[in-house]
Amino acid sequence: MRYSQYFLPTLKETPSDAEVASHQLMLRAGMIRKVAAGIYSYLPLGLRSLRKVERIVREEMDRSGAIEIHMPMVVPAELWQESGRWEHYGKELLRLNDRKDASFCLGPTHEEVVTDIARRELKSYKQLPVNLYQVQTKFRDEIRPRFGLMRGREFVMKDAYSFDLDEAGANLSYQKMYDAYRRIFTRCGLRFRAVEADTGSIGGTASHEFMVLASSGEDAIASCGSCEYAANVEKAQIRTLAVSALQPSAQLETLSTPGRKTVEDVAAFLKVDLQKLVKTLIVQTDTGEVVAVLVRGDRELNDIKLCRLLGANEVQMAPEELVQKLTGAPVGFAGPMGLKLRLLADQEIEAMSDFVVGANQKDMHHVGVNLGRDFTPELFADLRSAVAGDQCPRCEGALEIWRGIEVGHVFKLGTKYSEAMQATVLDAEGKDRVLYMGCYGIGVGRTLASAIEQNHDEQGIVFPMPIAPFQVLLVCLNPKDEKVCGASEKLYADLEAAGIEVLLDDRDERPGSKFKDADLCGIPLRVTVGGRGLERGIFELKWRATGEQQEVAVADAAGEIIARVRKAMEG
RNA sequence: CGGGGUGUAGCGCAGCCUGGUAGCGCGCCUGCUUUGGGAGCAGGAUGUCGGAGGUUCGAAUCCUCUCGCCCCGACCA
Repeated sequence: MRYSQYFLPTLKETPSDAEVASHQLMLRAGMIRKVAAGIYSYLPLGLRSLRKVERIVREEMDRSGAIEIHMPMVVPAELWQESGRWEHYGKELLRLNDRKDASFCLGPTHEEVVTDIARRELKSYKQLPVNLYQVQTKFRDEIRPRFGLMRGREFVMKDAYSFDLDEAGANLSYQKMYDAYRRIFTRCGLRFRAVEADTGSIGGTASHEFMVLASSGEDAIASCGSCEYAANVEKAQIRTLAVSALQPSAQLETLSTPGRKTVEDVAAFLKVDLQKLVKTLIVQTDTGEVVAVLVRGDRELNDIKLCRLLGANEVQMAPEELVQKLTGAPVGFAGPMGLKLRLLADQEIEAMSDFVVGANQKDMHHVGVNLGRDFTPELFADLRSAVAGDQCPRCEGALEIWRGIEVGHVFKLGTKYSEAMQATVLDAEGKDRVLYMGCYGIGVGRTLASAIEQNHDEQGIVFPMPIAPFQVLLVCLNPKDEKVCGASEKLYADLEAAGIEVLLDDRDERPGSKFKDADLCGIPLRVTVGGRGLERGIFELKWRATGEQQEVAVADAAGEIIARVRKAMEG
């Protein structure tokens, strides 16, 4: 491809509405342009990279035995009503009506459609297992799209769905996907971890998220420094510490704490450590239940763990008026004593003594509080979020906390959808059996953005060879000079003939501009053809990633470059 | 949805407080010079100041409403 004939609009300055590196660089390098909030066009350079990622995904999916199909983006409401998700999915599901006023939605995921295919076409256990996948544009009307391709409303996703006769088969299908995902992200040149995850609204029994490690990641993951355990902090278990017999040593007292509403204020006012405080959180579930949850002053309640315990879909802090009504005090002074609510405590509380709680009275706190003597929770459970240094649930190691970007997610779905939609096959005994399903997603655009997030410097993108839009950037420094131009053209033709993806910068620009654009776009190998080098019979090679430079004789150049690119493609 | 911010040339921004016919840098076009890390000189084009209404002799500027976008939170394969 000739740069002068190409469409590659680069920006010298960073657009002000781009926050993270990948978003800024994809805009500057002319890979994407915004059309609306969370909706982007891919320009040629971005599209080339996207296709590279897609190709890797397809190759590995095919290798794992999955079969590509293509489902519609517009899905009739009936299918979603059958699974029950038409009611439950919420506003993220963009709904629309056709001219006959029939209801449809833009598919944010395709369990319903694929299950409909499966129940129509799969009749016998002999047809199993089957894994169907597609690469498709999804739409989710996100509350807050952000970070460019990282969290768009419209985005390219690979989604796969496996069907098995029983759980053992489903586990096998799951493992195949897990392995394929590892290969995919490895081939994309990403540093990532596969972590245990919450199944969220998709439902199901087990799942792993594939997280690209990046400081700008929206998720926090906990991983053990000593063993292989890794989990989303939403899910990460915290080992119950052995409870030593505690002797209450303090008298219960009630002190005035005027205006001290936050744990920090109370701790500072009473001159005690945050760890000596117990927060009493009044929490409301989506089913309307209201409970009080106790966590240590310096800890954070983990909503997901609480939901699991309560069997709720959602919990939120009770509104101020409700807290006032139930505790008899404004927000900030709630305490466990005398409270007529279910009282749940984080397991850590069990090991505390002589602590501080709210007194359910304006501007008052109890100190010297102890379990048993002063109150007794209904139960103790793991209810807080993991923090760095917590003990690993599997070994004696300590947990570390990382930021990560979720690029892939695999779920064991079980029979949630197949049962709701009656997707069954006949087994060897001729009996109807509900299919066991799994679903497996990869954010293709997000994977590309993550790769840039992980591979860039002050000058621009540093593409890993396998997903680079071009493999070689051939910079012709003096396109008006016959010799330089001729040498560039010859090399360009030789490389193209060998199947190397070359971008020839034949623009009549100053060298400085060309080099800046070269660094910005991040094509892995730059070959410079200039008058100076040519006089000495050499071209100059420079690797974007390492900055390593090398001169090659004009006669050897093509062969040398071809060999090096092929080697780099293998990773 | 709550809180904050912002909208002025293709991009980045100033002007707004204190109303008086819209500016800077980059980019773009023309010419000459220049040519190994975003060139120099000279000339040139480009704006319904996000939109609607109001106050005023006069509004980018003040007031009201509205829309877009960004950030924080809540939420989320």
